[in-house]
Amino acid sequence: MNEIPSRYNPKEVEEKWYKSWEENSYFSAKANPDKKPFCIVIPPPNVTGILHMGHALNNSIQDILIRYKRMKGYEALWMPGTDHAGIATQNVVEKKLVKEGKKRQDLGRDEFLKEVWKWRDEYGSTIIRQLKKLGASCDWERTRFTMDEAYSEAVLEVFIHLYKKGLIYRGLRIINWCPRCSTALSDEEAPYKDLEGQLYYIRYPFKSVSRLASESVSQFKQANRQTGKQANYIIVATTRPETMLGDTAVAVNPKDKRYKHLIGETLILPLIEREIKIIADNFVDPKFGTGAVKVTPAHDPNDYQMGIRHNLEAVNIMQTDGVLNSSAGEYSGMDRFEAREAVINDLKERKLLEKIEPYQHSVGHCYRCSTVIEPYLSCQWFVKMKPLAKTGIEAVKKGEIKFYPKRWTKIYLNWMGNIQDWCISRQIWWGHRLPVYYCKSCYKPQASGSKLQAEKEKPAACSLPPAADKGIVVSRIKPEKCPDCGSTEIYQDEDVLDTWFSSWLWPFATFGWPKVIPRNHEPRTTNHEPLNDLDYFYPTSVLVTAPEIIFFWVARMIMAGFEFMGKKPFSDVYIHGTVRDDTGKKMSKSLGNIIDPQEIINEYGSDALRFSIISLTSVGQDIFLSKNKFEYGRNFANKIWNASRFIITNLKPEDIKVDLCIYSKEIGGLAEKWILSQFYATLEKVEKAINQYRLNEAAKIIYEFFWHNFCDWYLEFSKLTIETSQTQAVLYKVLEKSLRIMHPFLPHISEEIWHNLPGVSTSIMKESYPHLQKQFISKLVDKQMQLLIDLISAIRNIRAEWRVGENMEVECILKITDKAAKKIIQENEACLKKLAKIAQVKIIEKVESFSGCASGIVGKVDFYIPLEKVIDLTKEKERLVKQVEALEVQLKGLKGRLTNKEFLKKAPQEVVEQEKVRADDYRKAIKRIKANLKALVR
RNA sequence: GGGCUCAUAGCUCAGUUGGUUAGAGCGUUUCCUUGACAUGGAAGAGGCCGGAGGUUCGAGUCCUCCUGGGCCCACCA
Repeated sequence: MNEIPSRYNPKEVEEKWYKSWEENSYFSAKANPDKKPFCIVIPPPNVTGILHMGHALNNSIQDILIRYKRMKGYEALWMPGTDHAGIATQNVVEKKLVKEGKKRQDLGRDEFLKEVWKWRDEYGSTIIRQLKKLGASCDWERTRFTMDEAYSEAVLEVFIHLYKKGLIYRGLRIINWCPRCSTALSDEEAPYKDLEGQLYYIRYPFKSVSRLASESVSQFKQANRQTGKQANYIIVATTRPETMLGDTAVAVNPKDKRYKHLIGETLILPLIEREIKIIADNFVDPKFGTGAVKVTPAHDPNDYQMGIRHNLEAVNIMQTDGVLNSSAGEYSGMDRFEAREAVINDLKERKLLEKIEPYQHSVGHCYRCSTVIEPYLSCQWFVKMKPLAKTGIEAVKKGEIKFYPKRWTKIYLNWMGNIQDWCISRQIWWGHRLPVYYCKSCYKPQASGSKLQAEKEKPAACSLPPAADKGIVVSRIKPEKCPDCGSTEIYQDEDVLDTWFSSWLWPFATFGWPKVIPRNHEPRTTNHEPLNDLDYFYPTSVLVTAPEIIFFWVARMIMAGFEFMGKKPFSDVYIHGTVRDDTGKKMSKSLGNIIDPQEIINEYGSDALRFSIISLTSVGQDIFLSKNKFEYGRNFANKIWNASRFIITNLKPEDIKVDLCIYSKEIGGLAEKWILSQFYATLEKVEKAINQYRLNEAAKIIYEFFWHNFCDWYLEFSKLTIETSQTQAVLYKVLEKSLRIMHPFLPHISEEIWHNLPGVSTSIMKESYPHLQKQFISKLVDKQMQLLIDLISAIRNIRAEWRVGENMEVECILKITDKAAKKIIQENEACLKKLAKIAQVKIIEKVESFSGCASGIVGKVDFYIPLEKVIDLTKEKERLVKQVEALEVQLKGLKGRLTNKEFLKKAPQEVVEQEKVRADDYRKAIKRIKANLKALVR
């Protein structure tokens, strides 16, 4: 009895059982035609990652679903793995090198990559170990990495496939450039943040005022007279004055009367002294700024488009590190922000700065290092997305793929409908290198800074394979010679692919595609032919992830799934909330507001962490955490522990095998029937909630049942009959089934207790989820038990009210005329006595004098407690009067409703009936309390 | 500029298709170390469900507007 400690110690228990599960391969899943598959692919964490609360939440959800389905008899596979996370990982390793006083360029590409692999081998499994601590039941033997050899095959296959299909092309575009990471980024990787900036108004002088037609001059002067502007310059407004060094035009709206006559005139670009023309373009909004826009085709996406339309020159003024280049004249060598200051100062000096206004605008930032991104003209590789998006849009519209909560559907469809081409080349070293080769002799790189006209003739979306530039070969392996000129001097593209270009293949590349090919659309030749995993597990069942990942990953997986498998990758997408601290800030390392899951696991246990975080997460809402919230789960685990301890130490193994069915109707005590009824009602609700991904609700239902029904009431009732075989059986069965219900949420403690039970199997993981047996659910039983519970509570209330200590012997007189109620009370008199601490129970049928008694009514029962010595009659009277008043308020409301003809006519009959019954109950109750009041005074 | 989301007890949040007396955890008050559990038990106090209209017999729940938080999207020079 004393072997089981009174406090649950999660630490050793959790480690012990996790090890045992792994050793017994309980997590492994195989294609099994006799079972239905259930599959989740893990959102692969970055190899650089350490487990944070977002992971804890994300993976707790997945583990609950997987463990639940496994127990429900599905072949449940949770496919694990990690992502090579190109930029993030490269940054981590570079930082490490910096500490050693080295730069990656010092090592060279090959040596650097060796360092990264070394780093990965050493630290890459950290997050996997942490997931194991959480209890994650992934099939670890299948663990994949996006840079695995087989996985890389998939990436190559996909690149080549899309290239041949004309969906991958190379082009000179304005892309998001991170000067710190020194690479191009996709639009998704450059989130915009509002910044307090400034709007600079700059004067661009005309080349020669005298050259203006006199008519133009007078018109211009007139137009500007109201604002007091001089006529020998035009004013442009910009937030990035340094980019003026690359200006090659000023644009105005062709309909703008102020400027119409000036179109075609020549200006002198200040500081650089370049001649630029005034052009007309509809893009220009006459209402913004001065209505005149400086045009910098190499440093702004809109200006770039204008450059193409007007055949302008694109002057690139910046190096890849954000330092200005030789095109920037005397500013060359300055950092972009330094140059901004210098340009402003020089303009001021020359009296060319009209004014500066504070201005709030959105600026793109690198999602890996938060550096302000630079719109930058460069030659990159892109995927044409519109053709790929089509099927993905239809599938979601048709409901073939469902989002939970539903509102994300719209967000997804909106993004997919406006999808932009995807920039997939990255100028870093860590990643899948582009399978693109160039011939040294006949390939001529495109020069930037040239006229932009060529770009006009880009092939339309989804045309034939791109007219390959001469000397370019896209190939799985390095070609021996150039197909154009036969030269053997061939070199590979230096760039690597966007990390997400490999992640979007995750739901099928993890199953060995393209080596493993889906064949389920072709009839199998024999029944004995083994199913391959791809056929069996794909499409997967549900994807569980965070909202910020919808565009990066979810949408792209859907597109890749249809393109390469011809099928959706998953049926459901469950989007959970973001983990924030208790002030609402997103938890992040840089903000220093993280709660480390490891610390919580060490202090409270992994089950406590899981149960707490799941309970706090309602579908689709963000979750606000503080450390003390984990006490919720810890306390619950301890409660389970102690309730189990009580049961186990009192269990007589010979009695536990009794079949419960015999208790369902006629045999068995009320409490036994009641707890069974409650249990199965709970089971039904829990399963319903899980199937709707309402895991917080499921957790709450379990908590409520186990703590407040099973422990608070049934265990207390059971103490009186614990020697009987029926109580023994019920205690055992309800505990054992409760553990099974709990297991997906609290895997470790449920397993530990499981092994302390007599007559159980090797592991709770091998058990099935309890089977719903509705015949046990009884509203009548619930109602009968409720009478006892309410009566006991009411008596306790009075004891507390009158400060009746437990050592004081108290009698209870019950006035019951209702036969059924009388039977219940009589049969459960012992429990009533014990739980309400009553020495004597007396049942009467007629009113007597109850002077000196505190009284109350519960259902059809009136009860009186003689408390002559402690009771204050005036106060007791007040108490009863208050009760009557409260009831009268209720009754008044009901009467109002019941005399309202509209209500009687329009409300459903059952509601009207119900209200009538209620009103009647209130009237009777008031009458009874009033009678008691009279008896008290007498 | 467009869209989403939230506002319910001192705090953090539940509340499924409109239908009794709006719930939980934490905190708080009183009592209790009783043979499962003080990481506990018993009994309380505490809410005009952000504001204003509307639909309805009936609104925390549906609609409109407003106020105040949070988030996302967009080629805001």
